[in-house]
Amino acid sequence: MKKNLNSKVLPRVTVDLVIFGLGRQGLSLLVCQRQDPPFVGSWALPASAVDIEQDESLDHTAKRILKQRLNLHASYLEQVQTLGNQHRDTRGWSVTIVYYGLVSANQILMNSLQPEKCFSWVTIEQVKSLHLAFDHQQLFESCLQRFQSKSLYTSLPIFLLEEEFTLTEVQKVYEAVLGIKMEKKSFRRRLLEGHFLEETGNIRRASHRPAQLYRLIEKQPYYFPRIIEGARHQSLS
Amino acid sequence: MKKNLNSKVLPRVTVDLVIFGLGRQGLSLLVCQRQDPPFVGSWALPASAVDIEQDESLDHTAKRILKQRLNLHASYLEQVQTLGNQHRDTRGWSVTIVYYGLVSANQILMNSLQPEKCFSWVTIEQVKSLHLAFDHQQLFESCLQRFQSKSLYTSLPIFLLEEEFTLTEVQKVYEAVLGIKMEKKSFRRRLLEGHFLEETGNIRRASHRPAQLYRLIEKQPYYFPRIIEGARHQSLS
DNA sequence: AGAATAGTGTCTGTTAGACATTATGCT
DNA sequence: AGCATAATGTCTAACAGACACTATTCT
Repeated sequence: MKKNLNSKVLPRVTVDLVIFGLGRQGLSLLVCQRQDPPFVGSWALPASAVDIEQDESLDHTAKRILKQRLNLHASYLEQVQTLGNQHRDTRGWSVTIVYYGLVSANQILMNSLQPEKCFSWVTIEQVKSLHLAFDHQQLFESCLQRFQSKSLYTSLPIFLLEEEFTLTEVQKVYEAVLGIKMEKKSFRRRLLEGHFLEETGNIRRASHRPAQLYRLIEKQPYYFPRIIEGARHQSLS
Repeated sequence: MKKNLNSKVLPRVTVDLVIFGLGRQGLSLLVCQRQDPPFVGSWALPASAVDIEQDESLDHTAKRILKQRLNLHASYLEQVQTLGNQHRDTRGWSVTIVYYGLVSANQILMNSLQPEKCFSWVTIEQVKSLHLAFDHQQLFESCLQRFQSKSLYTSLPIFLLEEEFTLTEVQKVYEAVLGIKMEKKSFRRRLLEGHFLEETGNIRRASHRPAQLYRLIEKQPYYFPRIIEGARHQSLS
């Protein structure tokens, strides 16, 4: 019953990344233009085969793609699902481990200034019209859904902001991620009663009353004891 | 840059299963005794390599293991995580996709009557002392944690019961899964206000007041709008 | 009648949402 | 002064927990 270990019986294994960032137009996805067949020239998620000589683990593969190919650092990275079947890649049975990652606002500007690179940020509304290669549209939607539902009870959207931020900016990024409007007082109460933010002492000035700046105390997301209930009453898209 | 497709550059890919059932001693795990090296004779999770000739998808691999090797049907099956690195299997780089599954109470009795089979049910307290092979202890703990935290806001534990059940049995299975005591009235109110149960019209008789029997309306788990808050005040193990 | 469990009535505390109000800096 | 946004005060509705109480069947 022992199987012969050749490539005919082993699936191809890749890691695909769904990277979210906060652009001027709202929540955005990082997409790459494919260099090799199949689907040359199409937009696709950043991905790479697992390199068992170089990578220590799957998490390491995900970070390698971000670092080497995109020169980005994710403030948060989470494995979402693994898809494997014989149809998703025309070259045969393939398995992909899908992660989503969040990058902070300052990194987006830096990268979008290099148009010669073959990647681009598109808003999540624009993604559908891109016709991503393979089953990447579906992978994107799974990750978006996971990110949105986790945003109902965690501090995750804050990982899209810069290190210092005002409470109003936090509310805006939640609204961008969830696609719903939120009530100011209860939102701020919720944030502050979690005790995962601290005042930096600095102040954001504009042509009106200045706002206190905050930062995250921990690098891990905070889990609220309840979900945002408004999400039950407003539409999520 | 094209890679040569031989087994040297492709990791081994397996599916591992964490199967929960409700035995007389409480929440239990299904373990198998290994037939082949490495770890011959040790207890381990039921697992199999992905067979790209036979399996259509990873989900199919999981169901095949349950059906062919264990003759079980899972009332619920969920992919939890994928672990891949060069250390977890002495034979080299390996990737495992881990699922947890729930089997209903009636199936447990049937199977535990066949001691010649090389598998067994052990309570989740006993698992630690078994010293499961590979990193299976860790995979088990991830799945238990996922199952427990999801039980705080879903109807999942009910999938461990038979088709018809009383509300008291539902409370007992939640208490077994979560390891906490719950308050009767608020628990029942929560269950009934979800409108995912229906009375079967039948009655469970015993030497006291008989109880109404219920069944699940849908085969999918119900998601409660809030978590069980008592979990914040009592210990989860 | 008494045991045992099924099932209900109702009070309380917590917290999210709503919305009005005050505070502060800029032009 | 007037604008714009920051920040707060406070009422209400929803709902989980607590706990006492009633209901029903069996022995």
